[in-house]
Amino acid sequence: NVSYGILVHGYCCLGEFSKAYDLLEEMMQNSMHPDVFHYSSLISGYCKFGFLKEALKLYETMGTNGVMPNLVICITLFDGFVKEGLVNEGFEFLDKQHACGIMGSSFTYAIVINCLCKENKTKKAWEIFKLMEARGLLPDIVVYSTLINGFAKEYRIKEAFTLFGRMMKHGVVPNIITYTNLINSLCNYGRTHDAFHWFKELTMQGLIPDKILYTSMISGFCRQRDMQMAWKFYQMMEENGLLPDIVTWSCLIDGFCKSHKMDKAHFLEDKITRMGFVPNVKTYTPLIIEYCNKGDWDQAMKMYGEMKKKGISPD
RNA sequence: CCUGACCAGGAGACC
Repeated sequence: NVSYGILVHGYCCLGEFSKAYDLLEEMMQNSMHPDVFHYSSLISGYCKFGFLKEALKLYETMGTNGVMPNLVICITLFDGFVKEGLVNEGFEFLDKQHACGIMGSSFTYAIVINCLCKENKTKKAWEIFKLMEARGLLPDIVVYSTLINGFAKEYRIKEAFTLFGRMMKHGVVPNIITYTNLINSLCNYGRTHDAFHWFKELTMQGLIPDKILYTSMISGFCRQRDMQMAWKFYQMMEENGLLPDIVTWSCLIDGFCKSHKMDKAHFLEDKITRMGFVPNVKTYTPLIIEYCNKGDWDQAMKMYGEMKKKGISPD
């Protein structure tokens, strides 16, 4: 049962639901029955790929098959509603789920706070945070990190760091995501020097920088037109065995374009296509824009044509 | 005894 669970989960993560169902068929032929894990994998997968309707259908049918929805299922569906923008429907659903203890879960609050932050409503998000504490719940690392990210996106460095301090005071240990969010709040203000300080701090805490953190740093330096440091971080990244992805490359290309180093930008563009990366519209836009700004329409059109030849359509 | 499911982080123009 567990092995099938792992495989079903894998297919659901990939969005290959028919393969997941094939496996369920197979296990039933071997007189095993899907349990709550199989259902939640399917429901979560459907939600991630935007098939909330299918997820809800499964939720209805699992009960008739003798498998009771649990907290994880309820949270998954609530998140599914909210991510589809169906916030009211999500709360209506919540109202019917008190039995599974959903109102006592920090996951529920994290989902609401994340939704508010995405809409740039950190004031409201902060109120939810306080409500959570008032109700005697302890915000966890995800809740703190989510709200810190919300502040970062609204350029509220001070609030981000105050919350970080509060988190530490409550004994919640920051992870790589928390630090990345703090660093982004600094980079968004062009304070790459301070960002570097926190980068060193987190490594001193024993955390290992990952691809996203490196890319955040690189992006910050690129936006400051500090290509020396951006490149230095790219090299550090590779030295530490991390492979840049298309986002990392696009940041660097953008940085070189904005620094008017078109030879370097083209060098990278060439390099990554030869490495088999699939460029996207965000990879090409900085090149086209730089040529437009220079008034070099021929080159701009050439890049545009090259982009379309690769089957990428402009947005 | 061990193993499977749920929430948070990175890129482009203009404004």
